[in-house]
Amino acid sequence: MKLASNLQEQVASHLRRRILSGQLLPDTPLREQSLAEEFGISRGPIRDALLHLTKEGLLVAKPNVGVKVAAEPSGFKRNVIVHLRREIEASAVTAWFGTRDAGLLRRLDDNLALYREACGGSDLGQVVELDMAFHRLIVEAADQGSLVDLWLPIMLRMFLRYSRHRDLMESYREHAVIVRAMHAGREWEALEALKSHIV
Amino acid sequence: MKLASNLQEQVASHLRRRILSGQLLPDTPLREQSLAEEFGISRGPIRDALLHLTKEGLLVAKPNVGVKVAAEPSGFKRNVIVHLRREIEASAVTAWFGTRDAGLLRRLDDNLALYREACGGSDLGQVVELDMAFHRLIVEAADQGSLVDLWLPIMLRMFLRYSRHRDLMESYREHAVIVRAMHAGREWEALEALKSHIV
DNA sequence: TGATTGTCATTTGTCAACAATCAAGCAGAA
DNA sequence: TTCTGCTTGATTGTTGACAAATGACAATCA
Repeated sequence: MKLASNLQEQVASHLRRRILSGQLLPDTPLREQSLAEEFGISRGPIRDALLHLTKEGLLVAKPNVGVKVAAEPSGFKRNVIVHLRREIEASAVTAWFGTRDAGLLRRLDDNLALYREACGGSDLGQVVELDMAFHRLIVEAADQGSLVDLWLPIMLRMFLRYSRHRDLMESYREHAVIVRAMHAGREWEALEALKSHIV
Repeated sequence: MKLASNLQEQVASHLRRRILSGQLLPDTPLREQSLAEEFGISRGPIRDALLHLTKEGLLVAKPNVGVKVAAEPSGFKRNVIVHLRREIEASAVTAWFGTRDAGLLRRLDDNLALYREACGGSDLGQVVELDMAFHRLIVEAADQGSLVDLWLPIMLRMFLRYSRHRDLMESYREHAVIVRAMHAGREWEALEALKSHIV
């Protein structure tokens, strides 16, 4: 899962996980030099990675000053984000019901099993990753995955406040309900379960 | 409008304009070295700019190979994009009607005047920029502009096929209808005009 | 013939040194 | 005291050289 040939991607995914799991709190500044020393590489790939994360909305940059971890979205913004995510993921599910490709169902089942396990454990980073992977699988299934790049920054901004007020097991059950409805071919039920899961 | 202290932003906005105005067609490859020579700078800032544009959805990158201009979104994707834009911009207009700040109306009036002028001329790049500026003003007005970074990549992907099938004067008139409804304080009318303008 | 391997030019990935910029703290004057 | 302007240390911005990966084409072997 973590194998990327180029350093910038490795650095980016490493930092992404640290931010989403709450290890790096909002407003924490990230300096190129110290990150370069920490990873034992030069500043070049670090710069690329920080630029990546900035465009994904996890960091905010000020020219000639540097980047820091982005603040949680305001209530207003978060409300818009919720609607956007629903729109994207609901479109993907609707598209899937046009084909009912079995491959997606298998992958979702696999994800559910891992997710349930991770909820019991204590590795929040792992939970976040599996939760995100679940929704990513759904989005990827539609239209050759063309929605992923649209969806990802929206999803990430929402997950900036993942750790707080979240019942992990409840989240698992909601995933399970969605998948069950898809197995049974009940489109309306799946869509409703998905929409009420995204809040 | 074009003054940015750092080179990467200058390069990025230059290339952005060339792509949106149709000078650079989809699938056109962009090489770091040739761009560096063209702009008379080194590859560093070029890299940063290309990374920027990639994350904005205007370019697509393949590791160790390079970037090329992104293809127009598929019909399915475009449909989703339309809904996302409507959601964001409608939220912004609704928020504005809560305050009815006069500053926005003045800026929109100014933009309309310039836009009308540009539609008569032949500089498509100018038209695109003013069209985008119009919608950006609306989005910026809500919630301290917090929606802009969410909105921009969505908007840009849509504008990848700007040049084709577009009646410029008709677009101007639709802008004018929206602003008129806002002046008159007719929220429902403004929202309907906005939604039907985004297609 | 057809598939495979080797070579080569092109292009991106990475690095370390240097330049430009900014924010903070201090000195001095009103 | 409070404000202005300077100095300074830290941090980002930029550069050119070198390393690694890729794709195309030619040479080789079954």
